[in-house]
Amino acid sequence: MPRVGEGTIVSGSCLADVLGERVELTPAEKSALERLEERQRHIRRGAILLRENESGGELFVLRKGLMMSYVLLDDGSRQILRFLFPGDMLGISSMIYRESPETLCALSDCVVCPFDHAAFSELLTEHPRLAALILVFSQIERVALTDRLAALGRTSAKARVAALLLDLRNRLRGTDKSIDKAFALGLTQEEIGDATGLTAVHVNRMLRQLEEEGLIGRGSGRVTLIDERALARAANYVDRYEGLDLSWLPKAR
Amino acid sequence: MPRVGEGTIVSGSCLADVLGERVELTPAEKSALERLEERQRHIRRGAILLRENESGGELFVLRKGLMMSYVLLDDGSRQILRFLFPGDMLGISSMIYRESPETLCALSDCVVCPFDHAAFSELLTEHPRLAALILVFSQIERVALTDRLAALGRTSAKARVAALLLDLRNRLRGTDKSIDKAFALGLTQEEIGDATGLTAVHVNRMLRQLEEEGLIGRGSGRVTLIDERALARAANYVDRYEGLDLSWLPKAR
DNA sequence: TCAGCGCATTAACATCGATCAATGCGCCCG
DNA sequence: CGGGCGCATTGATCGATGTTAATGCGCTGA
Repeated sequence: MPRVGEGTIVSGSCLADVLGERVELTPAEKSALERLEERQRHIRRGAILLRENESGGELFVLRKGLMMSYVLLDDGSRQILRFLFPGDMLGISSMIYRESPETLCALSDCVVCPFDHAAFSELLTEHPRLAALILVFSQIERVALTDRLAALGRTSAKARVAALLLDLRNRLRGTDKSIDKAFALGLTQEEIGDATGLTAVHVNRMLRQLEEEGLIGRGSGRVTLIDERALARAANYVDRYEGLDLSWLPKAR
Repeated sequence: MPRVGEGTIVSGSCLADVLGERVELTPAEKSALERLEERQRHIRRGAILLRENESGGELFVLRKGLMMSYVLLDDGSRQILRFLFPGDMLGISSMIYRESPETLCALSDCVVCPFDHAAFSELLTEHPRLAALILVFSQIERVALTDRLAALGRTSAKARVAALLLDLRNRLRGTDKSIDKAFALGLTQEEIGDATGLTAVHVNRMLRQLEEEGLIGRGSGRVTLIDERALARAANYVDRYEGLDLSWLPKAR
């Protein structure tokens, strides 16, 4: 994929890259996806792309960087719903409601490609196989959410932190194949807590404990997964981007 | 809709009823949906329609009764992911994985209509607007899951139980408009606990507390929402089947 | 260079919800 | 009619995680 420069219009499509990993795309499908990423917008770390309860006129493809979606509760506490990586589509849920059910916020400097509801609607109509693929990714996300639901409902603090580390590494590896056991996590302990339903203080305790038990290593903002097997066992972790069966998808036309 | 009798093939479609509440369906769309519900199967309370980690060859529309989906963790604990009501489509997530990520189990005697992957795939291809609607319902479900995620991560036991009661009532009312403030909940306290991430014992305490505070009434297996406003406030509850904006959907052909 | 600030770390203490255990109640079935 | 079983209820205690608060460390910007 071409490098992304400030303000430059580039060809290629992150979305096509992601979808194309699962199924062979036709040239027509590729170019339809590329049209969604014609425009791009650079946003700063901390910037809010869409706020909960406001109406979002646009959808986005995340092209570069790390984002999150979260909700705020009445008492001011925050629940991070999902971390977003390059190639993810943002804001589908806000499109179906008059008011967005969640906030989209950049965790690092990011590049996003905005497109409007009509373009999305047209894509679904003109390219049924892409519509089916988008439904598939919506379901993958749904299952990943149910995994986290089960984690919050039924597993210990340590297991939830371990699961977050494994998931983060796997998803980062999706866009950067050079990542193996070590990576910069790019999250504060408070953010980890808001994702796992814990306090920052307790996240710190759990990280130290995982380190003392020799499951992970830490240093200079990076985490190393030392005993991945034990970590996955402690976490009940399943990678939901594996084990797919898309053989039922409509054939390319 | 025609009454459903034992073993009878009936016309009409629960799915069409549910989708048709949101958008005017064309005759062609209606008949395509009806074809999904040509066959039907009666299952008993407690029966398992699909087991986690087994492969599911079929999808279903729930026509009658109450079901749930859940996962079991290594330590034997259970997390109920979702309750399923008439008109819900079951097993989409199992279709995209070689092994189902969740178990489908009947909470009451039920009637389901099975159809195969190919029929679903064909529906998506032939009826882009239905594909878009199915994506919409997949997103509604996703948002409902994020609400529960936030509840498990950030709210008290009492709030989670209150939210479950409100949600159950609202969804039951979807198929039975006669339900207002009182309803038979059809769940054991253990099941409520497995849905809310609590123990049955603590669910009991929370129900008693809600009753003592005058928010709910209980008796002979039924629950009455006495102070609905206060309940919704205590629960941070939002009905995700309201506030939709589907104006961007493709027009009927 | 130094001040300020955000974040990490650690300790002491508080609390919510889990666990363990006992009792009761209603229903089904022999 | 009586026994057993599943579920609800309640109390006593325990433990995991939250809360509060103090300290440190490494940026960044004046």
